[in-house]
Amino acid sequence: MLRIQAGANDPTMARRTKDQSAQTRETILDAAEIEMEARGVAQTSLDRIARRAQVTRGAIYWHFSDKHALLEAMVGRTHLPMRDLRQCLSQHIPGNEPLWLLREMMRHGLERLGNDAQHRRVCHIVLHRCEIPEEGHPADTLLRALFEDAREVLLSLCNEIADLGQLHPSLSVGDATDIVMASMCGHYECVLRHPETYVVNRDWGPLVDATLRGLIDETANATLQDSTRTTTPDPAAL
Amino acid sequence: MLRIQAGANDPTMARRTKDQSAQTRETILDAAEIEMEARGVAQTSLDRIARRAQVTRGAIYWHFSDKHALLEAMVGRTHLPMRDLRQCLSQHIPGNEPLWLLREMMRHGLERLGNDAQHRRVCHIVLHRCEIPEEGHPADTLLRALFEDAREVLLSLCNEIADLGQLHPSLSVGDATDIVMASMCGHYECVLRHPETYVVNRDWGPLVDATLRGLIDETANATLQDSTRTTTPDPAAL
DNA sequence: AACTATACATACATTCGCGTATGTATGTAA
DNA sequence: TTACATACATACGCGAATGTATGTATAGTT
Repeated sequence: MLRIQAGANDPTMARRTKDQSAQTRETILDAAEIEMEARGVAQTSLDRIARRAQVTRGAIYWHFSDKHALLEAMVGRTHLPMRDLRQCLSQHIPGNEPLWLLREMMRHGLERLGNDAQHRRVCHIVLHRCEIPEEGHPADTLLRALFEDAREVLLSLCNEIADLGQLHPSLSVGDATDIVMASMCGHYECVLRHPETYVVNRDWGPLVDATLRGLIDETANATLQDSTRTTTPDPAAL
Repeated sequence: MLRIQAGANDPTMARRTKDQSAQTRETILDAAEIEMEARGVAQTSLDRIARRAQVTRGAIYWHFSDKHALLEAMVGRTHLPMRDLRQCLSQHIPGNEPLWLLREMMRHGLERLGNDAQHRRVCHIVLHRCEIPEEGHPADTLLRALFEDAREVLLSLCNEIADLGQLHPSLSVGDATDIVMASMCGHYECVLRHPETYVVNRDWGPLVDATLRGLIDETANATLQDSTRTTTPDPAAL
């Protein structure tokens, strides 16, 4: 990941070509990710990032207008496609049953945390290493968009489940959505904050199933329990 | 909450008495809470806090050695008594049935978020308005202690539930604990981060019950469902 | 009544990080 | 080969925040 650019700070070194420049940009973003995850966004000076990337602050200011833009580019490298995930998964689910679709979405969302280290780092930074001061802060807008987006998708799924009469009678559609949201947010929290006690690479199936089991009524539970279905393989949707 | 101290910055004003001094200290902590929740810990200068508290930085440095100590005192004002809550609740639960105890603990924990504004602010600051740079940071130590403490209590409860044979066969005790932890963390996250879409003053009963329903087997579910029991009133444990 | 510690306010020195201005050597096009 | 744009490195000025040193008027004490 973090490519070493030997001699990049050597003043006698030649100017870099276009490809090398793009590489420098990525190196800076990599360094920013690592530093910001370790020390927090505000506590990380551009000089620290530059030193880790083996360049000077001049290089950073050449590629990015300021720290704000750098952070924006950093979170822009990983996109968090809740809606895309649903789209992609729904093509692999026979009959497009909403309950199964919800299950697979939750599983894939959690598994990505273990598989994609860059995604995990960015999430950690945006969620816990950032104080989100202003309104238009990239982390703030990203978080709000992500939350709204996820909630909208989950709400529509819960609506479909309710329309099939599978929802537990004690729950409203909003309640069910809130439970799923909280469950996912909570797992993200635990995994990111306490990786030593809360291992990320595990079989999320039983946990997801247990959460869903409380949402639905007995007949739907019987359907969920018959495991003639196999789990959906990881879609190529990065 | 935020008491106005008229004339505190008047140089002709007399020195404050002991009680007034203690009052000033609380005023400073109140101001720090509000400012830090709004702008984040690192982004909040001591001068901002002083101006809101109607004092100068001199007063802050008189009462606290530095910002670190101020934050420590701030989080120290509200204690997060997971273990105490269990102790207190277990005296009100007939027979000390672990499943019911768990249910009440979750409910009271969530309800406190809606009732205790200071607690909610401190949680918000420690969880989302703090970058937690160093290892010995008060927010870091508090968070770790809180997490470990809560997990330990929940783990023992889940163990008792498992000993009674009430746990769902697909789940290990650790899995059940993780689900409860994630559910609670997630609700905290949603409520604190998105108060406009995720209302805090609601009936948490159905949500908690739905979560527990997925954890336990059919016979225990039948027990949980018979609502001859009433919910436990709020213990005086602040 | 005098003295001392208290509870601050004020003033100052220092550091740190940011943004910008400038220098410089090379890639690249004409 | 010249000439300009590129991709940085270096140097400087600036404000903001921190910590400390000092001033000061009173509360409490003897």
